[in-house]
Amino acid sequence: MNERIQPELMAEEERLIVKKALEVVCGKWRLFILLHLGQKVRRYSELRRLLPDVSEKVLIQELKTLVQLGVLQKQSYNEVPPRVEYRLSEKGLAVLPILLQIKDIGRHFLPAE
Amino acid sequence: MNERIQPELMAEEERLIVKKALEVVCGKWRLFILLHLGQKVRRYSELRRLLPDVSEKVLIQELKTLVQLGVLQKQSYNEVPPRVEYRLSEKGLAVLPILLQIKDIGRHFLPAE
DNA sequence: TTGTTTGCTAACATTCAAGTTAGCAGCTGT
DNA sequence: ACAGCTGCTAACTTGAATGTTAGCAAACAA
Repeated sequence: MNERIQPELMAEEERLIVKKALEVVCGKWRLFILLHLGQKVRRYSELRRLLPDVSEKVLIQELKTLVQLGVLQKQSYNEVPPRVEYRLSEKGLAVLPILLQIKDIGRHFLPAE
Repeated sequence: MNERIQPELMAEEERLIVKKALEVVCGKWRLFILLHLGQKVRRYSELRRLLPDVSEKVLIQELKTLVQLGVLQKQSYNEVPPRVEYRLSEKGLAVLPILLQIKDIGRHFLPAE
């Protein structure tokens, strides 16, 4: 059993895993956000300043998605003006080393290092 | 010197590195293609069968881009019907372990493993 | 009173990735 | 003679991702 007759289709589960990984990492800004949050807790406004090219709408939207995915945690304080902090969740921290390695991929393919 | 006054903007070079890494990995199909080519050389038609949901146009386009990026190598034989093989380049092989680790990210965030 | 900061949302616009369909060239098998 | 396989390209359409602009509420500082 398990002899491969045709080129092996990737198992459905595998596909889901890869898809989910892409959700976490891909998009124009997601990885940047995650790397900026590596270890450090950051306020929303801080992230805004760190990523001046992301539109506000998109930044909030991405943060929300990442919270839903379980990569980030959000903490709001009832203050005025409002204060909202984002940090990597436990799972987020768990994959941080891999996120950092992804940068190594970039290093390999940048022209003339 | 180098005391951080403001939240540190990511250095320009860093940004380029991350961007380049995203080029290699992101997109709906790129990572799938690369994983299917891990070690093994494959013909175009084989990839087609392995990735039935990618449109032909996009598959060819992605392969071309990956060749340009230097992740893949392409080899055409003057036969009829034509035969074209794709494989990971040396650099591609170098980053394969990281690509495989990306799947682990997915595993962490898939519901109810 | 006016302006500032903070973290948001809603409506709309644009841009870009991906999908669809059709076609081609050259040989093979029927 | 005809359809089929192979690796492509071109023209066009759809849909998702991203961007733009405006507004809000509550407190504070000038």
